[in-house]
Amino acid sequence: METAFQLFDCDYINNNSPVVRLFGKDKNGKTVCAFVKDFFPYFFVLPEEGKDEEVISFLEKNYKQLFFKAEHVEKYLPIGYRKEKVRMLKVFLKDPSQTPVVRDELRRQKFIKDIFEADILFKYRFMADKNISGMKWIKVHGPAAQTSVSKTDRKISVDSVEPIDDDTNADLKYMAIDIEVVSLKEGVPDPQKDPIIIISLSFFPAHEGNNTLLLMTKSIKKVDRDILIFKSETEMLKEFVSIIESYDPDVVLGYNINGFDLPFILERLKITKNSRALGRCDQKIVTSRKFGMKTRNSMAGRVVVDVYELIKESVGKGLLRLKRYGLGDVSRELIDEDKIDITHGEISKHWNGNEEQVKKLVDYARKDAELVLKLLLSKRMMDKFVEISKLSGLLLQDSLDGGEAVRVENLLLREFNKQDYVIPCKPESREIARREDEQQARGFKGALVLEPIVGLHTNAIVYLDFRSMYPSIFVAYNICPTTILFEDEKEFVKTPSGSRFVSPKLKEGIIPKIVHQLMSDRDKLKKRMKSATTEDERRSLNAKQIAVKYMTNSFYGYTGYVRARLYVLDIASTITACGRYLIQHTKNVVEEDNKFKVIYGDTDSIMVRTQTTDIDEAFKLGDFLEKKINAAHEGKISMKIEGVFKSLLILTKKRYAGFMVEKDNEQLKEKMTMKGIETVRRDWCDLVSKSLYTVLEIILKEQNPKKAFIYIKETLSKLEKNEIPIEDLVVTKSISKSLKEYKGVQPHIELLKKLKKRNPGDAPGIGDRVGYVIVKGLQLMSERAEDPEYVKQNKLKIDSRYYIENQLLPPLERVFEAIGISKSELVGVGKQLLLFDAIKNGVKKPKEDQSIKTIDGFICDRCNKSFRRVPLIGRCDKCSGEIMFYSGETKSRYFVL
DNA sequence: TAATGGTAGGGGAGGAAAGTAGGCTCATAT
DNA sequence: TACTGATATGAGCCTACATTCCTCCCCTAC
Repeated sequence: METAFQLFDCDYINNNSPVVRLFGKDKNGKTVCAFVKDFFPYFFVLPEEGKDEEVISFLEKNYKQLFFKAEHVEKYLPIGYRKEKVRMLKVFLKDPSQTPVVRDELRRQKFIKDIFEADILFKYRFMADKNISGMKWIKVHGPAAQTSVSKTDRKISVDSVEPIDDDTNADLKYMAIDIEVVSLKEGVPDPQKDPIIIISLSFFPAHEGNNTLLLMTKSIKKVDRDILIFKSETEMLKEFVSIIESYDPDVVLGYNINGFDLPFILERLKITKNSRALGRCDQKIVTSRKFGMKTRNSMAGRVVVDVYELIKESVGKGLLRLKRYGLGDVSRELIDEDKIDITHGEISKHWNGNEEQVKKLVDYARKDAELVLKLLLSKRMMDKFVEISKLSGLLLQDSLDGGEAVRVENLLLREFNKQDYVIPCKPESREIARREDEQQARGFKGALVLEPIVGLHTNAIVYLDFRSMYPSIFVAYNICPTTILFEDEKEFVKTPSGSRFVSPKLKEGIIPKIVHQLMSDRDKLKKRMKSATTEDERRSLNAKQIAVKYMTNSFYGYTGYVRARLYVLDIASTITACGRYLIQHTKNVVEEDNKFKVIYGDTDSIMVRTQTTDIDEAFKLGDFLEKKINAAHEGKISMKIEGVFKSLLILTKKRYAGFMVEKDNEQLKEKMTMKGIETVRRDWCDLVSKSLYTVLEIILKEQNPKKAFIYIKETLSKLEKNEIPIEDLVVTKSISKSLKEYKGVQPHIELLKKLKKRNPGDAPGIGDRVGYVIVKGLQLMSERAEDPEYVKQNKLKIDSRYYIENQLLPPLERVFEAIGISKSELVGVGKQLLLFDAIKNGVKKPKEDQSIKTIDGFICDRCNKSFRRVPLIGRCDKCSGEIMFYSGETKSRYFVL
C-alpha cells in the first residue's frame, strides 16, 4: 500500500531496536503514523594513523550490547580545502539514547583523532538520510501496522520512504487553550497547591459545532451553550483529556502556553492522576523542559505554538512595533479587539463573588482563548515557519522553537553529506570558552559606518544599497569552510581583505552554492508574486520569499557564532572585511569626479548628495550611479537605487529622518522614513514620539522651524497644565535579567521591586516590559518611577518638569541643533515659556508672605537654569542672576523649613 | 535527545574619582 | 612690661560641589 502525507512530526521509540515514527496528515485530512524499522544511529570516527582495528576492538570489548557494526568509509574533512578524502570509520550503534555515552568515552581514547556527527538527533539523522523535510510531503510503502499505541487514523509499517514534490498544505486543526487558576496564597499560582478552575478552549474548525468550550468547576445558573460544569477539578481534567483526543488538534496554542498553561496543566494532571499522554501516542506523555528562562513542551504528533513567544520574536526582529506584549495590548494593536478587563489578582475575587462576577470571569477566559486563536490565524503567524521547515528540513515544532543556528546546521548537514563531507560535533564548553577568548583577544570587527554629514540636506539625496551584501560576498569569493586555504594552492580567489579561498573551478564552496541557489529562488518567488492572481497565492509566495531571505541571511552570523559546528572566525571576519572594503570603495567611486558627495552610509548602503532638487533628475542620476558602481564591482555584487530623499535630516550615525520618494512600478510614492530617532524607539513615551514626529515632519516637508516652535510651545504648555493624558507619558522598558543581576539603579527595575512587593503574582518577569511614569518628589529619578495605574488610583502628581527637561527637550534640542538653531535658544524658549506662561495663566504670586512651604529645587531668577542641588552662591553661574527657591511655578527668595 | 546568529552605535542615568572653591581653624601680626 | 581685644591675613585642611569619565543598560541599524 502506498500512502502520501505531509510530515508533521517525527520521533522514535525503542522496541529492542529503534523504530522511527513519522506523523502527518494525508490529502483527505486523515492523520497518519508511519513506523520505520531497521535504521540505526551512527557517527564517524577518525582514528589515529593505522589505529582502525583498535577502535573496533575497543567497541566490541566495552560495548558488547550497544555496538552494532563499523564500516570503513572515505570522507572529506569539513574545514579547510581538501583535495582528498580521508579514511574513517562509520560506527553504528543499536540505541540512539546511548550514543552520547559511547561518544564521550571514545573521545578520551588516545587512538582517536576526531569524531564527527555524533550528536545529530536521531530523527534528523533519519530525515537527512531519507532526504525528507518537516512540512513537506512524503510517500511511504507498506502494510497497515498492528498497534494501538499511536492514536492516528492510519498506521503503517513502512518498507520505504521517499520525498515527493508537492507544495500544498494539508488543512490543520487548531485548538487554543487558556486556563484560570485561583491561588490560595498571594503571588504566583503554585501547581502543587492551587487548582485549575476554568479551562477555556477555542477551536478552528469548530468542534462538534462549538467554536469554544468552557470547562469549569462551579455551577452557575445562566449557562451558555458552550459551558460544561464539573463537580471536581479531577473530572474536568479528565474531560479535557478526552476532548483533545476526540478533537485531535494538529496545533495546540495559547498565550504564554509554554511558560504557564501547559506546565501547570501537566502538574495538575499528575496530581489528579489523569493521563498526561496528550499527543498522538499513548506511550509518550507530554514533556515539559526548562532551559534557563525558557520552557519547551513537546506533544508527540502535534505542534505546540506559543503566540506570546512569536509576538516577542517578531518585535525583537523589528517586524512588528509594539510597546508591550500583553495579550490585551497585542490584540488591540493587531486585530483591534479588546480583552475583558480582569487582572490576575482579581481572579479569585471574581470566582468567589456573585453570579455576575463569575459570569464575567467565564467571559474573560473565553475571550482570551478566542483572541489567541484569532491572532494566530488572521495574522497567519505560522506561514513563515512552515516555509522555514520546508527549506531547512526541520520539523515545524523545531522551526518555531529553535534559533537560526539549528536551521542553518540542518541544511548544511544535508548538503555536506551529499558531497561526502562530514560535519563536526557541536563544540564542548571548553571549546566554546576558547572561541570566546579568541574573539576577545583578536576582536571580530563588524561593518563600516561612514561618518555622516550632520544637518538638514535639502538637495535630492539618492539612497542606494547592495543587494544581499553578505550572501553575495560568500558567492563572489567562494567563501566556505570547505574552500578556505591554509596551504598553497595555484588557483585561488583572493578577497580584498587578503584571505584566500580555492578557485570555484577546483571546488565550488557548499555555502556559496546554497546561498546562490537561495538568492535565485527568491528572485523567482518575487517575480511570481508580482503576477499572482489571488491574494492567497500572493500571501503564500510572500511567506516563502521571506523564509528564503531569512535563510540566506543566516549564514554569515552562523560562521561567527561561537556555538556553531562550522564556526570559522576567519570566514566571519573575511565577510565583514569585504563588506567594509566594498562600501569604502563605492564611496570613492561615487566621489571620483567631485559631482557627488556621499553624506552617509551604513554597512551596505550609501546616501549620495546630488546638485539637484528635481526628483526625476535625481532618479536619473541614481541610475547612472548604479551602473557606474556595478561596473566598478565587475558583476560580483550589485547595488540598487532604493529611493530619493527630497529632504534628509541626519543627526548622528544610525539616526536620521527623511522625506523619501520611492519608485513602485514607475509610480512615485512619498513617505517619511525615520531611523534610530526617538520616534521609533520604544523606550521613550508617546508624547515624545508623537511630538518629535510632528516636528520632524514640519521641518522636512515644510522646512519651517518657526511652525515647529509654535507646536512645541503648545505641547509644553499642555504638559504644564496637566492636559496630556497619562498614557502618553508612559515610558516602557524591558526586563532583561533577574533582579539580582542588575548592578545599577534604573527606573523600571526600581518600579519592578515596588510591584513585586505590592502584588507578587502580577509582577512582570524577565522578558516582559514595564511601563512607568515619573512622579514628583525629591528622590533619584529612578526611585520616582511609578505604575501609571497606581498613579491614577492614588492621584499622584506627575513630574512635568522631568517630562520637559528629560523627555521632550533633549531630542528636540538635538534636532534643532542639527538645523542650526542653538540649544540655548530652544532651552530658553522651553523653560521661559513654561514659567512665564504659567504665571500669565494666573498662578498667584504671593504678596505678603513671600516664603514657600516646599521646594522642588533651585532656580536662577534670571535665566531659569535649574539646579539639582543647592548652589552655595546666590548667583547663577551662567548669567549671574540670583538663585531662588521654587515650588511648582512659584519662586521665592525665602524658604521656611 | 534537548537552547541561545553577528557587530556598530547612540544615548540616558548613575556613580566613582579627581579637581576645585570656599569654609573653618589656627597661627600670627598689627 | 605684660596682657587684652579687635582685626586682618595666610596656611593647611576639610568638605561639598560641579564636572568629567566610565559603566551599565536598552534599543536600534544593518
